[in-house]
Amino acid sequence: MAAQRRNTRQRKMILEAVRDSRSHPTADEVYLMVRKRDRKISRGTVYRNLNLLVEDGVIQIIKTSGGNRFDGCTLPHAHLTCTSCGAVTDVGVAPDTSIDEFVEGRTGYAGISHYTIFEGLCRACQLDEEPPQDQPRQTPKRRDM
Amino acid sequence: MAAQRRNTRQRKMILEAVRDSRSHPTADEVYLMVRKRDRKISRGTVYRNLNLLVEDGVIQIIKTSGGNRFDGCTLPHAHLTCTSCGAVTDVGVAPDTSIDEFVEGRTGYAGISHYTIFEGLCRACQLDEEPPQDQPRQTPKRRDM
DNA sequence: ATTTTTGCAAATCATTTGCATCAGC
DNA sequence: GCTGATGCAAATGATTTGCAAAAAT
Repeated sequence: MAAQRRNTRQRKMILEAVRDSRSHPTADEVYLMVRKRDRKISRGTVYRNLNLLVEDGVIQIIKTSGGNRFDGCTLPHAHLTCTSCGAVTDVGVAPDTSIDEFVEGRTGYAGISHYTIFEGLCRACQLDEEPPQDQPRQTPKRRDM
Repeated sequence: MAAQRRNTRQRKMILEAVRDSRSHPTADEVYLMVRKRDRKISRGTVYRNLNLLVEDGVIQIIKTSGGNRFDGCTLPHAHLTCTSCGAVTDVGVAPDTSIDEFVEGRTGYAGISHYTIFEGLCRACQLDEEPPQDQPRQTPKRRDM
């Protein structure tokens, strides 16, 4: 049988931290937030619980180029990440689920879902990167070929 | 000024390996392939060159849940990964670039592009996972909220 | 001749894990 | 009291990096 979850003090704090955060925090950011409330909590506990919460569908993980982040909102929606600072924001574009069945039929894969990630330079980073003119902080996307 | 690239024996081999492979190999798989031709090549060289090739737009990197993979085809196209074995295949769905401008206008981000990753269980893994009935090899997607 | 690149090994970074103890239920 | 969870520290895995020697232009 599947293991039964216990409502530990730590797990509650971790879930709250993810839900209260508008910023799609990384695991380490969650650790830092929770550590303000509990000086003794360990990174291992944070990682373990984030994984369990994702597994249970309570939160979702977002795998961006800049690393993994967590989102307290499990409703399907796209994300936009800044290629320079790594910030992640929500995009109000409803995912087209009909395409999943199409791909399912085409490929023979089962239980298909999909996610979309937008990448670009956020306003703050646009300003930062103009003046020096030297090397861009991160690789600009190529579009040739 | 940007560094000028040199056409080293190693770089050529690495590019060939990625292009010849239909399987969207990981960095380590590329290393193993290339090592068959050059027993002395190092992982560092493979990683460095893969990064340079991506930077120059010669190949593309695909960040899947199962790890980073490389694709010799830089034409925009979606990918489908198996949530169990991690295999990556191409999906013949043309990305809708008009949506990028829309998001650009909505968010103020610059130079937006996007990519879509489909996830599901490949045919081989479907067969593997039926019989035992115990625990699935990897977390099945939850869809409730 | 100059400057990039290589091979190697050590370093880094994020994440996972073993284990004895602790705490939900 | 049983079993899952915690904290700690060590382990892992993927990727990056410093450096002297080698190769490309």
